Amino acid sequence: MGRKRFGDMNCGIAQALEAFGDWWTLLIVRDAFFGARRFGDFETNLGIAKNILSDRLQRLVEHGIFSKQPVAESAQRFEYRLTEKGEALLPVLTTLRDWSDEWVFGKGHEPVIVKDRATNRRIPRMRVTDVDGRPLGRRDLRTEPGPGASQQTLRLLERRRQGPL
Amino acid sequence: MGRKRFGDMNCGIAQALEAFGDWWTLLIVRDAFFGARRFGDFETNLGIAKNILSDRLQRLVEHGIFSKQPVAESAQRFEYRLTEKGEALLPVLTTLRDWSDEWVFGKGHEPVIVKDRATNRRIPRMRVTDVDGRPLGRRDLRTEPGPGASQQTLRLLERRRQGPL
DNA sequence: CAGTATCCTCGCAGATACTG
DNA sequence: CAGTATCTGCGAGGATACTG
Repeated sequence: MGRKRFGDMNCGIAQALEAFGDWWTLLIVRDAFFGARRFGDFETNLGIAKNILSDRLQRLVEHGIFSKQPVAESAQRFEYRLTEKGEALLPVLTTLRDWSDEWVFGKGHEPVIVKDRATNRRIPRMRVTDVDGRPLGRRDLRTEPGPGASQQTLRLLERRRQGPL
Repeated sequence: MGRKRFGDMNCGIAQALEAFGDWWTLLIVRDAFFGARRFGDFETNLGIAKNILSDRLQRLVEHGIFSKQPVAESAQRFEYRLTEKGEALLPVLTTLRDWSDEWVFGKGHEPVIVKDRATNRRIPRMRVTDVDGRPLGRRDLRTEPGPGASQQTLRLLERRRQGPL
């Protein structure tokens, strides 16, 4: 019967999940903070299928997190920009980043165990390394806003010691 | 080909999603903060299928977010408790709650539009109301920690004006 | 380039039966 | 009660072809 919907739960967390609780959406939002605006930006950044991306962008627009505007006057091209509601998601992203910094990458890190699908056995998951196999420290994991990031986003990132994502 | 995994992305947000980015997990964590410990607690609270709950609890234990301990000495019953890593997720939950308070339930609220699957038409989603159909204010949406909530959790909730979820 | 439409596969989830 | 095992199905997600 497919997934259960959380939209009718009396809980802000359930509501938030209903808006952006799927696997891709939050990463799309993250890229938007880094300056992604056009369909192709998200596509190449994330390696997401076109139809899925199309669906997610529509959904984000419907939820008022993105706005869709023609890129130039009377052009057929559009761009997706974070609305105020969307910009308000920055604390969500930074909080997630902070938790991972400390508990996935950071000092509290223990190798994560996952199940191998084929053998159904528990195996330690690969650690995150650079291309040469050297483990990455938390400093290396920050992503800097791209050149397309808006002044507003840059201000937001700068404020309250929130730093890059 | 199934879902794409984010575990190898050099991004804390992707890592966090890989750990608890699915639909149910964060709600399970929320209930843990409210005092849920036993399998049946989560089951009845959430109305989740047994096998899914079992899988999610295992995954949470593997990720070090929950610990599984015998409830009494040498008993066959177990309870799932938030580890320190798990307790560290509280800011994530409160941030999500705050965003929903302001942008889904709060002043910035505009009725959310969703697609009707059958007709493929856009329809406004139900607003959140009480059983009598009266719209709920943000104050009504907070959930209080249950009697099983640990002193540690209560301290955490109290600190930094984080309030109930 | 920016999508839409279609097909297909598999993961997620519900239901249920079964076990200690 | 606390799970595990199995069956089933929807639908999310990937790949690709097609359109303006």
